[in-house]
Amino acid sequence: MPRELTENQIDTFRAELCAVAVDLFVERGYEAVTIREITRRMGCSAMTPYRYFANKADIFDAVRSECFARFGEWVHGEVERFSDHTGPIERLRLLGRCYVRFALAEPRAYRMMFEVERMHPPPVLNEIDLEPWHPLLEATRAAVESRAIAGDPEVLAHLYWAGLHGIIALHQAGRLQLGKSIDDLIEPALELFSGGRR
Amino acid sequence: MPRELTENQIDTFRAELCAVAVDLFVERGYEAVTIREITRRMGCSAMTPYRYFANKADIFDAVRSECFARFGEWVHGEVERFSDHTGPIERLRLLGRCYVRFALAEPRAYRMMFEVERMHPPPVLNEIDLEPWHPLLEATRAAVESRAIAGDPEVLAHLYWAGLHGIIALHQAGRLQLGKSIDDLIEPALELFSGGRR
DNA sequence: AGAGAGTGGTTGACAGTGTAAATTTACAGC
DNA sequence: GCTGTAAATTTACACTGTCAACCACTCTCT
Repeated sequence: MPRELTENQIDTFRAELCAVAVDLFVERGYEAVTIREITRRMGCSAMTPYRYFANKADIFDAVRSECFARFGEWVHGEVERFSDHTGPIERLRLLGRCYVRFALAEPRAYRMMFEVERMHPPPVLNEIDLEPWHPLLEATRAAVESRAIAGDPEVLAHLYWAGLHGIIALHQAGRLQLGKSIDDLIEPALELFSGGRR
Repeated sequence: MPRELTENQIDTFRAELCAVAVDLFVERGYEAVTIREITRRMGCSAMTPYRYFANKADIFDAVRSECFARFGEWVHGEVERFSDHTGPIERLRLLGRCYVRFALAEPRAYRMMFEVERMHPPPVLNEIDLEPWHPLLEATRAAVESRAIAGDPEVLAHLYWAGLHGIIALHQAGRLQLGKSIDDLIEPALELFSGGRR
């Protein structure tokens, strides 16, 4: 019997490759990254990754998961600093600013999370990917329960998130008009999207 | 002196190429389209386009402009059907539905308008590209003037547009959660983003 | 009319891509 | 040691965008 890869070795290689690839993808984008460049940096042959990934898109998928993890950590770190006495609306706003800050700090990582062109259909997100979504949903539920805002919490959370995402996306695409900057829009957005009241 | 291309011939060729390329890009995405495929369909050699465009990205740019034009026509066509007696808030909602319908009818054309990965920096939009933006700005100004909503019209128009764009983008990326569909979100969005009142 | 020049378009490279297939290497059990 | 098999590498292929050399043609000037 020959040497066989243990589950652990497989995970280790995948993680190593991701660590190399995430920087490349995040700073250069999908097309500009080549398998050969990744493997050169890892010191293995160009075909080795194909033992651990189906193809380039599959590698990209793994890297996107890594980006979700980064985002999750970022949000988690900030949420921990929220005081327990913070009101639900204020909590929503803090969360919103936190989302936007991540998008501005790591624009390509942010974009990768919503990249869609590459795969049909878009891959389903796992539990870890969804982690940053939960604090927002919780805060929205709390705000509705405390009657600070009214409506279906699940819908309201989507609208809040989508609104911020839209601003970020337009900003990143250079599509904000009339000389408006993202900073001009965020605070009004937080107010409007969180129901227009404090 | 040899025969020289007239301005008209240049425009004609560019338009012909765009007509072929727009369908390809819109249905397959940037990477999946090759110059050779475009030129095969046009019946010319692979290098001919390089007399009229700097490179592939430049072709993509022209095609994006074409997408803006389609969007502009779409919006224009719908706006014309609005009654003059339509109130400003109702007008905003009609416009919003109209934007969303375009995004659903031509998802890739819509995405191309906001594609950013390819160029540094993102190309500046010309007057025609901006056409669909004006009705929204006008409607928002009217709504503010009539005191239906309050705030800076330019900011409010951005927020309205960004909010819808965010929902569309999340929908296209398969990122809506909890089984929510875009249809579940649009009407609540129109209400929230247009100030929460009728 | 003929030569020369300068244009648009084509052909034929070339370097680089993802990855399939063939080949070599490395290890477990005899 | 040897052998069978999995892992890794090497080789090869079809395909990409696009540069450079080339061809064909039209116009100007003698």
